Amino acid sequence: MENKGIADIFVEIADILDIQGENPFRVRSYRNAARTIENMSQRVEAMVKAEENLEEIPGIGKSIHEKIEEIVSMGKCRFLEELRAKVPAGLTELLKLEGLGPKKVKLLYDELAVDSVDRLEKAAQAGRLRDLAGMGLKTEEKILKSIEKYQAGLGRFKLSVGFIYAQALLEYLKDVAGVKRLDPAGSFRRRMETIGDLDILAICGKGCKVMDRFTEYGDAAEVISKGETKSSVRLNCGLQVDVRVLEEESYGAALHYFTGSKAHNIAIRDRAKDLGLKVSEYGVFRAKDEKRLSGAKEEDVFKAVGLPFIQPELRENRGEIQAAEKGKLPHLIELADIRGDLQMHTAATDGKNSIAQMAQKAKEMGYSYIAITDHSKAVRVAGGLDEKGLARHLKEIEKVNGQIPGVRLLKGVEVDILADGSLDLKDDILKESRVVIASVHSRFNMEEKEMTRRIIKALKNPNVNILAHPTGRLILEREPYKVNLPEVFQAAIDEGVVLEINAYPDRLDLRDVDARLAKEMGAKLVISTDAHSALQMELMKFGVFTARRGWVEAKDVINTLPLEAMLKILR
DNA sequence: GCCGTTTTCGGCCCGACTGTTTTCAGTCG
Repeated sequence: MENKGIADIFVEIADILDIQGENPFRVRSYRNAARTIENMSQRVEAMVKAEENLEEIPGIGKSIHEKIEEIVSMGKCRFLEELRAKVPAGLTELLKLEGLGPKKVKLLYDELAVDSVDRLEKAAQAGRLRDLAGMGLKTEEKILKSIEKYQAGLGRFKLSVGFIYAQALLEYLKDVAGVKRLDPAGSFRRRMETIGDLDILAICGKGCKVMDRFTEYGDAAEVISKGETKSSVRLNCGLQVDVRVLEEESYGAALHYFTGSKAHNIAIRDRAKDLGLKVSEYGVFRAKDEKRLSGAKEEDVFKAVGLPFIQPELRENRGEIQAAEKGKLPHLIELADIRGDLQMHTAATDGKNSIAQMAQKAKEMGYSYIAITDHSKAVRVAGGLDEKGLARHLKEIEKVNGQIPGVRLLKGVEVDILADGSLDLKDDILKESRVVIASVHSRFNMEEKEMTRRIIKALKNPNVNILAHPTGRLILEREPYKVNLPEVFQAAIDEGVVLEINAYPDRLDLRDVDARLAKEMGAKLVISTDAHSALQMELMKFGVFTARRGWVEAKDVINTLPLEAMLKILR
């Protein structure tokens, strides 16, 4: 079973225990374990089979370890089956509705036998909710709205989408009189691949009307709540935005707190407690008498617990606190480190612009080299090139080379890995290409062993020097194909093939945790945009964000090197 | 259920907002 499947089992256990009114900390343990497992790049099933000690993973103890073993060997969890027998299946689904938690779900079930979203909708429409204890007309209306939203499937948004809405809103709010400072926080600031909402923090002068202006925002579809220090609206696109107004003296503590992640914050607070301190969004306090010690700057929080500043992208409680303690935080790669882009497409296949236009854009980006890498013939919808077509195209690239001073064009191709692991173009023509990117664009639903063999076979072709988007996933749209990544990484290392972090915001593939594993195993990485137009070359930043979240440093990434040094690594 | 360089028992982050209440429970992040 995949990690996601195991994680889902623990989420369901947590949901049912929650509804049953179990000890909330016990519930949290299951949720923590689920989150940990889902975020791991190693497959838990493989770890069990290799008899690795799962209890060394933080948040996994004896009980959850035993359940994982059972799930791996039997394909199911008896404990979950027992729980399911006690609680109707629809109740856990009700928890997904905004504003409904375990207590209300239980109440609805006990009083009105509501056990599905459908029944809840009917009960609400019939006006039967308003008479329940602790509920009223407003709750009933809110629940109907939640159901509507839920059915519309509004969930998470890609980071790149978040950027568009965040920039527009920040532009609007910064002109409000009295606004001194605005910062996005939350998963947006940590540059997660998707965001569930947008958190914006503000410092304002006396009498500032920022909350009024915010809730009047033209793109707001609905005002969810409005208060002195916190307001929330939902934009027309469905994205929820929270604005919080803070005092200058506690701004740093708040920025830290609202940046998260939750797991990182808990770990920091825990550490503070051991030191006789209390850290909250209002500052750092001495525990015994609540005396305020600091909090104006974000650095204050880290300083108070004896740590250097930790970059937001690392704050996931994935070892950053221990690394900071030992002075071993990575020196994260930055956008300015990038000297070239090694995957892009032109009008010769499914791109929009010419070779020269791409080169011109590279000049604007300050790059010293790019590789032009159009598709091979197997990608029919993209008008992929056959041997003849590529030969002509390579000559074109050569012709344009030198027309834009300072930018060297490398002849390249993105060649398809066919179902049997052979390549879509003959070796003769691949030899003519300096950058040969291999990638999978078809037959995604193979078994893991077969897919792993397929990719490794392609890596063994001596002409291949980059493996692109190694898992094939499309964020929020398509799951990654089944593949044993550690095996693929090892093969890439052995063969001298570079692994791509695809910067295209729909892909971000390798994802953060996978990039980290690859780096730790000793693989070389490249961050490429896969641009299909000149403008898309600006998407490089999203690849850099992903790399940073994967603890990647400039020295791990070949396109931070000057051309000659980079070419030496590219076999 | 997990965890431990004070602890193997007794903690586990904590505050804002809403809607229902007349002081607070539930939900959220």
